Amino acid sequence: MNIEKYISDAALAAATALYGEVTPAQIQLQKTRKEFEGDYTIVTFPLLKLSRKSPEATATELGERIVADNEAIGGFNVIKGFLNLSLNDSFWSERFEEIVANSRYGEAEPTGRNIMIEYSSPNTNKPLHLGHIRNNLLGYSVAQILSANGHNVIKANLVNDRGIHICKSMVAWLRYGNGATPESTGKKGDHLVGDYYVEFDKHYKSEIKDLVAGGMSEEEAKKQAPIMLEAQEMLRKWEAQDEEVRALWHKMNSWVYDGFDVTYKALGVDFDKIYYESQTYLLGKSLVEEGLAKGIFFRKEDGSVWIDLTADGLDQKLLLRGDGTSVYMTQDLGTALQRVKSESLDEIIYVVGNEQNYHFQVLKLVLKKLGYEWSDDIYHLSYGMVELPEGKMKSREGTVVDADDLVADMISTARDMSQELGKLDGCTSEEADAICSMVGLGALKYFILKVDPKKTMLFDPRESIDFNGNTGPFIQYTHARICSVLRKAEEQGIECVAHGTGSMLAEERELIKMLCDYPATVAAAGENFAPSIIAAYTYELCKAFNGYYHDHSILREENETTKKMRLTLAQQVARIIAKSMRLLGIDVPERM
RNA sequence: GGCUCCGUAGUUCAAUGGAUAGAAUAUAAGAUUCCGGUUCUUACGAUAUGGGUUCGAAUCCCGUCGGAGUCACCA
Repeated sequence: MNIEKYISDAALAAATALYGEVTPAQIQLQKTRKEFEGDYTIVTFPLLKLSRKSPEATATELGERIVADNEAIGGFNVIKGFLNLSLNDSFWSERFEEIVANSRYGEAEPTGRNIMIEYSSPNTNKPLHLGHIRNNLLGYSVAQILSANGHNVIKANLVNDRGIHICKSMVAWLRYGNGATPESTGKKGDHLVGDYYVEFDKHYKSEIKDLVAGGMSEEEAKKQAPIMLEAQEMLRKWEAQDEEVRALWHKMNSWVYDGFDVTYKALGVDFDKIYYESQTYLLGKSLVEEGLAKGIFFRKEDGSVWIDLTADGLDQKLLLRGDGTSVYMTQDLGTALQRVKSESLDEIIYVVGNEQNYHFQVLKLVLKKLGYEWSDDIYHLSYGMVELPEGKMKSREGTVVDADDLVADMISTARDMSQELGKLDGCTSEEADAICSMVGLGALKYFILKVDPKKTMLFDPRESIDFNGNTGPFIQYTHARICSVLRKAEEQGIECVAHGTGSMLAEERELIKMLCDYPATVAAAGENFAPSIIAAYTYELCKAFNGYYHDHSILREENETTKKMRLTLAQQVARIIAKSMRLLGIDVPERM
């Protein structure tokens, strides 16, 4: 049952009986804060105008009425204008039994809403780095959360596989590669191609330097450097469908995709649809025509097409180049339109870094001006940079943290820690590998996802993998301990039974309440696209369980009924931990 | 300069306009050492700043100061 709705309805009925017309919005319900007695709290301030009494008097008469009318609500107390209601133990026992019996607990009914979430969207000229990790983890987790909320989620990846950047890698490979391939070098494809991108930049700079030494202005040198001219020429050939260039482009991109696949697999993310910009970059031109016809866009003398957004506090924005070719915005407009139509989407979420906030502001505004009301259904899930204890990542200074390296480091740290403690001695090497990978990745994922996306964050690898504190491994550890208890119970032939809970300790009631909060937590995370809400919930659950487990033995409990109840409680806590973590894309081990 | 976002304990993070601003970590003191690396208690310690709205503001509005991003015929 929906507990919050039950309480709200009870309060609404009582308030209506006392004061006449009361709207649901006037019933402010929240969970009672820990330091006060009670389970749910009604804030009575919004009702004072109707009751014409003091906050205390209003809360008291409302409380009396609610308790009199509802058997499950056993008592209340009033502090200032806050009415704290307490539910009976039997009520919580019943809720607990419901959870145990519900195999789909926390999964919402289908909503029929189609939501596309686009994330990752890499360039094919270099490997993924720490910033992409935040993107991928966020995108995957939000997709999981939206699915749990009953939506049809389409995970999409729009690969930026064309343009001058990939031509740069191609030119450098032709010039300096000597036919090197991933096979011949033993290098991951994306890294190999990335190396030539770096190589391009190196030679480009030295060519500029030479030209400047020869008397050319720096600005001119940047345009005239032979290697840059070569790259631009290659882009022209690419657009003209030159066979040789296309063949090389296919070859090098396929290396990159093989490399990305490995990284995605390591990160545990996946996609339902992969789009390539080489196939979508021509979209959007008809929209430009449409905008011109409607007089929303205007054409400059050189033939380029613009929109003037100065009245909206923005700038003039280019939508089509003078030569008729499209820019980023053109194809994003076209892509959005095409998707909304062909997938009948109700919502599109773009997981893209906050350096593109302006772009999405413009995108939505242009669509709106064209008369597409679904512009409101576009949501830019913007996230901030990830910094490291050593400082900011800067590609120019070579301080970029590679995604593959980081993942490998996290896993090997997890391995070192486990070996030191000898915890994996009894495992096969496959089991040990799986556990180290779960722990290393769990540390990384949890640490990144617990933070509000829009904030710039600091990733501290050492802190993230600590077994104490608000970390992934702490949560995994709690789960593994419970599994250990459950294994022992099984060996002893003890069954888990939920009914007949009998008396209930305060900590047990607290844990059951937290388990009851799970569906509402999933809903809140879905509404706000916020994995951090799930993370905070799970951490609180683990802390509460650890405290309980410390004070009250499960297997040594002498009363058989109590023992079974505690065991079931532990089992359900483990179940919800695992479910929550899955929403974050994190796996939990049964031993570690 | 225009626009957007962010400023919370030493540090890293929380807080649908609600109660005494929570954790974690670090530091200090104490208890415990029993199903897995303990756990618990206590102490210390923060809303950048000035106004406004409200019964009530870290949160909403305006100003100031600090930081980030962005303002390309790049993506």
